[in-house]
Amino acid sequence: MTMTTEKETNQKKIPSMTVRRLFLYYRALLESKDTSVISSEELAEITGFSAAQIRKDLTYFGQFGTPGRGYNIDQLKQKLIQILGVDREWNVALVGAGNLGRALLTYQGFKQQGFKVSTVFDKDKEKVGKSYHGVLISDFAHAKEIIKSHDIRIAIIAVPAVAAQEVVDQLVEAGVSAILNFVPYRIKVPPHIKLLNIDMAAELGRLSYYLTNDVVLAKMPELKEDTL
Amino acid sequence: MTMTTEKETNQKKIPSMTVRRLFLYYRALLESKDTSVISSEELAEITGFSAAQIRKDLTYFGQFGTPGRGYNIDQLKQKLIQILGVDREWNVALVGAGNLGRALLTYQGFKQQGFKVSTVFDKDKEKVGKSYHGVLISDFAHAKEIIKSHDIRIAIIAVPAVAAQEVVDQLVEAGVSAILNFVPYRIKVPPHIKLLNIDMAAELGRLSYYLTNDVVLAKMPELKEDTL
DNA sequence: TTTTTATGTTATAATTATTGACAAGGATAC
DNA sequence: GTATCCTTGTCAATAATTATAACATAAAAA
Repeated sequence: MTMTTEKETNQKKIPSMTVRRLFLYYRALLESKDTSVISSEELAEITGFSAAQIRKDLTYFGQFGTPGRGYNIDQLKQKLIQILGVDREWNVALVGAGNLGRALLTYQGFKQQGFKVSTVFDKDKEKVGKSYHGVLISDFAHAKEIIKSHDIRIAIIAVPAVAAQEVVDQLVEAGVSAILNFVPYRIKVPPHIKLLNIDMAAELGRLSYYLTNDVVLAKMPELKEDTL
Repeated sequence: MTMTTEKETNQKKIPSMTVRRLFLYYRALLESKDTSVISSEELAEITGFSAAQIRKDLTYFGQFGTPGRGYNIDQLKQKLIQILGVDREWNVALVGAGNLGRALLTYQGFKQQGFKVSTVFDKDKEKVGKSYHGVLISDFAHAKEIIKSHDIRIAIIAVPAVAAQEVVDQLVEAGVSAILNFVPYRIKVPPHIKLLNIDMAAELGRLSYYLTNDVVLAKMPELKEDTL
């Protein structure tokens, strides 16, 4: 029980909440271009997190600031980009060209943050072959080749629930290793696949709960999981 | 320091993760119509959570099962519906009729779960007055009257980031008390407003992080916050 | 009446996250 | 060049949350 298995060395066990906040720090820095230096206190002001927390989050990855001064914005931004792995453009595959899928395809927020939906798949022969917003819709039957040739590691899925598991299985087989799932279905994936679920209807369900059982929150929770 | 303030009596402090899972139990029950009774073990099988956890979650709200037998499906479903407050149809307002907004408007997942997007707002004079999928797009300037007359308590927002805060402020003033925010911007709301953020780009950012710093997860985490 | 089965509940363990405090490091001003 | 001020990096303590396991109890079936 010395090495091997479990957690592959390094990686000091970063809290998942830290990872989440990191991206928000990064986005906040994209805005503030007024000054060249920013203190944890100022960044706290902008993002709504505590200064202590920001400093703690950052030091998981190194020492980026200068005492008595703060953080050099450009430098910190660069570091965050590097940490988050957004120092490149990711090619993302979208599976499902329905209403939601097409909206995701044109969603500017992805592009702005360095994610390019470079391929769209669908099974519908009606859609296959056509282009939507400059992106060709390919037959999902050919997903494997295309994914490999485009070096795609991230996929977004927006297909009917019944098709979800099958689609994901094939994506995994094709070499995709991260999936952003919009389908309201709990997909099973092997442990090495990174899966994130966005369950929009379930979120409304939560709101319905909190509205119904009028939960009075003591204070505005500073983005614990996601507010609330 | 006897009563008043803090947490308004009752409400035994339900873990937020429990609320999340509750909705997933509910959705799972919608499917399984084969039998009339289901055990926590069986429900665990379907949903992927542990049987102990399911029982624990449920008993926050009462005793719904019969020992030696399990849970009566119809009865449990009914209870969950009641707890979640989805025993009615919620009228939801959508603000922002852009690409994303329009996709959300037609998203079947909402309707299926009892949420009806009954009103759409936009500021764009081009869009106002037109209908989209049978729903009239109204001028956001008239939001207050319309929201009040339609008894709308939940709003979904999908507007440009710069407009988000202003829009939310007005929604709150109009009487909306729950907001599902798709805008990648940390909106500030008074403590009594329930706000849930869906930050799609940030989710991709997280995936990018996990992909870059290859984090090997010891085991498939059973939907802690949302997988990963 | 006995056996079986699955719930409800309590206690425990573990994890995870937040907060506060402070020493040390630079920068700036004098 | 020295003193003062400011802000970081980090440690330790605390707090909150969540999950797990075990078991007594209660209903059903045999």
